[in-house]
Amino acid sequence: MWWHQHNLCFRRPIEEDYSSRDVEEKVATIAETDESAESEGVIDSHKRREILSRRPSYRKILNELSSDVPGVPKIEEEKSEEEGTPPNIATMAVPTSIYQTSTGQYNEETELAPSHMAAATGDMPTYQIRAPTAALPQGVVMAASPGSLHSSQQLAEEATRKRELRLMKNREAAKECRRRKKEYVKCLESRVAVLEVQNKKLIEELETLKDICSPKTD
DNA sequence: GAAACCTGGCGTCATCCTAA
DNA sequence: TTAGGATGACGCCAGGTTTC
Repeated sequence: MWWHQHNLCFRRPIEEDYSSRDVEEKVATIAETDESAESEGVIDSHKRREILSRRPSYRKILNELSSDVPGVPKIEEEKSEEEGTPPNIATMAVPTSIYQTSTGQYNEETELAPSHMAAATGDMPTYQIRAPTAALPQGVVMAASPGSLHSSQQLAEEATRKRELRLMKNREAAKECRRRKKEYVKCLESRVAVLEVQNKKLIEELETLKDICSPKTD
């Protein structure tokens, strides 16, 4: 991982905590003080989004930190140089035609169709990715070919297919993003521990030097 | 034991950012 | 300029913990 490779997180102090719950508490506090919001009793989700300004990504922050330190490479795209990449990262390593997620089972890539089976948690749809040509509805294939007639239904199917594909990719991306973020937080925590030890040692050293430089006269 | 609260994970949406 | 990946934010759920 990039932060492990470069030991990036041991360079500069932590500047920000990325707890979304903290943000939610702050927003809630703001909302409580907002008279109009009080009168409504509920904050509109759009209003919440306006209140919440998007924070810079943790990856960007690390880049900025590293740019101040000569010899520290910037964070690039995550390379899978490291061995032992978790096999459950579906977007990176799908060894066979089937892989499992928490909400559904995915078959081999390329074609997606919502099955809307009731997932374990409730009404989350599950998706099956079908093989390229085998089970593909003919209408979808025709819609993809140039010059063919596009009925409104075919267009709708195509739009739906694209949406499902995008959702599936985003789902996997979100998982990967969370995994990276957890590692990032762990990294910061270990950095705190190291700096605390260093600080303690320096304080002890300072006390020792003070004793040496100013010996007691009585 | 039930209710309240906390925590962690997930899917989705909106937005940012970058490569093409 | 645009498509697509990355990620912050939101809402929901399940499981664990605390309080009564």
